[in-house]
Amino acid sequence: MKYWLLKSEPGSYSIDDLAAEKKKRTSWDGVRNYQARNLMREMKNGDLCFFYHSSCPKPGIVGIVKVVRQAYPDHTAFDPDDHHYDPKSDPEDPRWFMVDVRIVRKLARIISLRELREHGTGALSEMVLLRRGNRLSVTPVTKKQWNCITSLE
DNA sequence: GCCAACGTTGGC
DNA sequence: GCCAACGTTGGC
Repeated sequence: MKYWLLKSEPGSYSIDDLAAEKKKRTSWDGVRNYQARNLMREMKNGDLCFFYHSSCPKPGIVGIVKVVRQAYPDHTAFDPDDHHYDPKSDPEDPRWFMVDVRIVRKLARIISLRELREHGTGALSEMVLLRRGNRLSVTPVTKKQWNCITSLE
């Protein structure tokens, strides 16, 4: 089993939005970056992901979600009315993919980006999220990093 | 709002 | 294949 981190802007979709879903799950659609797409295609059912709030007053990890459906074509790319429409994605040969995730739990408290950075010389020094200039919305997390972060809670 | 970092596009 | 221009991300 692998671990990941998924970014979302709480202004558009927050951990509370996910918790409020009837089935406690959602499709992780709208990813339009090749690196992030490739990582999403590596995700397997049962993999765990941190839910990260970005572009907000207090960026950080706010919850844990589980992959419940592995990568399948992102149909929002085929919809001209969708904000993430991509005319270059052909339904016969889809360019973009999404996974479905279910909430496992909200963390008792937010583990802020600042706090993660403060562990920069320890177990988290190699964390992809913390790399300079990183903008990927989907990043891998090692078991060691996962255990370190969950122990901070 | 600023701006650094990065990805994508498109002319050549 | 190079690279300048442009758009986006995301912390601050």
